Amino acid sequence: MGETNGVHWLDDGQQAAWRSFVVGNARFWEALSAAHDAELDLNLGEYTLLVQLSEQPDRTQRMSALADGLVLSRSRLTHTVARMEQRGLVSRCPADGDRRGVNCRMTDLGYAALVAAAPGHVRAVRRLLVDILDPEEMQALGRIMGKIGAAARHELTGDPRAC
Amino acid sequence: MGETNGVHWLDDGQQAAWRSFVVGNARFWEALSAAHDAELDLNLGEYTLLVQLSEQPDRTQRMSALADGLVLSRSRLTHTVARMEQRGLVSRCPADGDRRGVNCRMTDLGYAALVAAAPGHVRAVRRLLVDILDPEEMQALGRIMGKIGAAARHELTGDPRAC
DNA sequence: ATGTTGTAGTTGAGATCTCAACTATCTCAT
DNA sequence: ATGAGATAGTTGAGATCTCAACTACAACAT
Repeated sequence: MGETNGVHWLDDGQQAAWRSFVVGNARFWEALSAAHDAELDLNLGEYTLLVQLSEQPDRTQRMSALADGLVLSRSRLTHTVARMEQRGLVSRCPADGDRRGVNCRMTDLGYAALVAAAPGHVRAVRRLLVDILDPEEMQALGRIMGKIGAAARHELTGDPRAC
Repeated sequence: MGETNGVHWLDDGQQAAWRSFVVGNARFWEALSAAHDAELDLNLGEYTLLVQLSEQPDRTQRMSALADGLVLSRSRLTHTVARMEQRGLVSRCPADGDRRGVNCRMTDLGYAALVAAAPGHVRAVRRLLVDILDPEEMQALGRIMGKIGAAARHELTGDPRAC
């Protein structure tokens, strides 16, 4: 099928699905980010970072683990955390056991900000995603994006194994 | 189900699907963007813009239509096009019929760059998405993201109708 | 014809992100 | 113990993006 110059182009159905993915995604994140900016005191990135921290023991996590979990570059995380530290949402201290390491810890102020923002965030996620889809579609989306994410991770880390 | 303080939190299955979506998405775009940076002379944004132009009559489109099609802000598009114009990939000229309007046109150099980049782009999209999924999953993804994108558009434009 | 409101696009300043160094520490084989 | 990589995190400069003006024109009612 559709091969020219040795390149396997996408057929019409694949093209259409790919377009929906690109455009739908862009619109979704734009809308979710806009909802944060309009109603909440934490933008989407800050909120996501605090959620991740809130799930760690002592609300603390190593910078590198945080970067991996949030799919952010080390550098970007450093800058983001520096800004959030200025606002008093998180604090940094040396990790114990590895003197290279740095722990990032959510402050009480950060926790309060997270609690204040959570309802608005969840409402937006429901309005824009969960309530839009049938339960089976939501489940399918999770499964499909899991596969996509795993494939991308393998490519990014040069990791050939399927874990 | 899961309601506290009048907020309808997500249940475990919804949470898991949402996480897969967030992380899978981030990884996918990171990997696709990295593939462009590593192998191609057009980054993902430039490539997408040129694809959009390539599908227009005379490879030309109004700035506003281009911004809508690519889900970019007007400002961001202006800056991006200005950079691409510097590189000779596109050119701008007044639109006829509306003296406020500006047309963006892909140059021959832009077309050549697009043609050169297309095989690598398609290979990456296959490797990271199309070949990862079963055909039914690819189709489902397109349908689901179409619904999500439509909902987001309604919210962004304040448009209550489901077209 | 005039005024009012909406649309198209740009601009520049500040915020954010990327990329390539760079320091410091750890790991581990010799 | 020592030296050669690997890993953790930061830094700063340059690239890119956002946001709020701003100009210019169009549409439309009075």
